[in-house]
Amino acid sequence: MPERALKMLPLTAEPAGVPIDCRNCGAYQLCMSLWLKTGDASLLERVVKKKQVFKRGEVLYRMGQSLEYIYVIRGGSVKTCVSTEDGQVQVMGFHIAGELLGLNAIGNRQHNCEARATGVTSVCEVSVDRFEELAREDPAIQYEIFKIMSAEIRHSQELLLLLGKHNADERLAAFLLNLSQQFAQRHCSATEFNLSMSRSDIGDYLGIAEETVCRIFARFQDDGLVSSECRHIKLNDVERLQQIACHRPSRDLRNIVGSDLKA
Amino acid sequence: MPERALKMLPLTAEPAGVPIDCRNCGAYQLCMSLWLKTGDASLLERVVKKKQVFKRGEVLYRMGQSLEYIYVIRGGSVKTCVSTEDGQVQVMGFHIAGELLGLNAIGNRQHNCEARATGVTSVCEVSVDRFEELAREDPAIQYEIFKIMSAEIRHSQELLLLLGKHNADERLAAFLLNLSQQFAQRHCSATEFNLSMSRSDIGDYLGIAEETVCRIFARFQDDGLVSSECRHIKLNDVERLQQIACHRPSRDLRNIVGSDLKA
DNA sequence: CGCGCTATTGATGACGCTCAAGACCCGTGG
DNA sequence: CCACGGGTCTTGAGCGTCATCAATAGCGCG
Repeated sequence: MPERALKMLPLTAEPAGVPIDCRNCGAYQLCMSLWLKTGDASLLERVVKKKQVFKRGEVLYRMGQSLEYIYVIRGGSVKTCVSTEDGQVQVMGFHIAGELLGLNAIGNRQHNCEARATGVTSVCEVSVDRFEELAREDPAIQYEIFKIMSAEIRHSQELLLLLGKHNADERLAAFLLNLSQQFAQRHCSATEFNLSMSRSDIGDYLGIAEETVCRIFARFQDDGLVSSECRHIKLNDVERLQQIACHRPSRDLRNIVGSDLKA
Repeated sequence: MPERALKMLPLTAEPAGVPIDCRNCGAYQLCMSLWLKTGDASLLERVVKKKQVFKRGEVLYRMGQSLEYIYVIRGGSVKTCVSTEDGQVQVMGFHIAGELLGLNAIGNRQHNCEARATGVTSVCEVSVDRFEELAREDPAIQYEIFKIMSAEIRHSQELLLLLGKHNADERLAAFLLNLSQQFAQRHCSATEFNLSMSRSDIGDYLGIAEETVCRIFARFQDDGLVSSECRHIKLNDVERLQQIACHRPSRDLRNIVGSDLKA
């Protein structure tokens, strides 16, 4: 037996709530527009109601709750999810520093999902009323909101494709590659990082059981694709992961080689 | 053997491209805002570039194509879907009279999915540039766009929950109930209607195989839940369909009865 | 120090996919 | 007019993937 390392890294291994540089923040354009437009730095202070810190597991907002604040993540990590009355959970996404939360509820003033910190997380809390006021006045801000909502729809579509058409291996590979990209965008290592979410969360995101996540991690590790020590992940063979994520690993690869591609 | 009716209704059985009343159109608020704001009915004419008709199977726009028009469906039906390079398809949604298509691409000016008519379909084609111009000038229009995009995100979330956490029976039951609601909103019969999409489309929407869709339709019919003659559907027992859609039919029902509910 | 949470691994079986075949409907061309 | 092919729908047989149940172990926290 391959004898994988079993030591558990403490859950607090992540760098936690260090505020990011504003220039890397997803709300940068928004904030800068505000500032440039008005030339009034104090406006920022008035818009950003307060900076708040959530501990692991704490709730930023719940489903059905009325929308009062938009949250800008400064550091840490958050998951958003919907759930049914019988306790089933579907994680919609994992969010890290620089992302905005709550915008998707701007249409009906009511949160349609729940947001919960998966690690120590600090956020900027922004009043929705002011936010909208500003959007009405400044087309640039309005457009930023469109862009963010569009991106959210695109993300949902990708996830739907993943859940509807791909098996467990493909889902997990795609998930890891996605994370990798996400970190790269924030100027962190694309091949070595810490997961802020549990195996169970990953399963609830990818629509597979917690145990299946474990098993696939173990198999990927045995195959030399990744090194996973609990929540510390290292991607050893990104290319092969990409193959797994796109095609179906073995059978279809043969088919593709043997077939003449047609539009 | 229960001997289900086998006769196929012609695909052209649907009422096809009769334009809906503007007051039932999803763009009604939008159009009215325009009109009231400017008092200029001719503006509508300038915004709505032209009214166009697509035949079954024709493409309104493709993935990756640059966004030029928003489409308002006047009559007929459209499916939107994303696909992978190896030909797998995930249907994102089915759309009928009164809905707007293309808005989700407003953030990056590039369509992130494909839209294809599933029956004879007539649409209003609206220039995006003018549309945005108007949104910049009129907060009411801006807000309408937010609302529509929010609704789209909510819909994706529901579908994700369905694909991630529910079995094939539950998915199909939920699908039928959803359709029922959709028709009810448009003042059509909630219990008897024609499907505009094929079994294969339904499968591609719900993340199950075409054959599985057939089998479940057959079983639902044998159980007296629905009458399905090819594309003509009649819901005979909405309540039981709802039970199937929410809970898991048998095992969990027993569990729920026997357990004390807790928050 | 013990309880609870997370992660891991094994055994088992069911759900749903795949392949295959046939029926029916439609449009097209001989 | 009829024959034909292509598309849609249906049903059967067989098997693989993955969920479920169960047991164990490590770590965090009170």
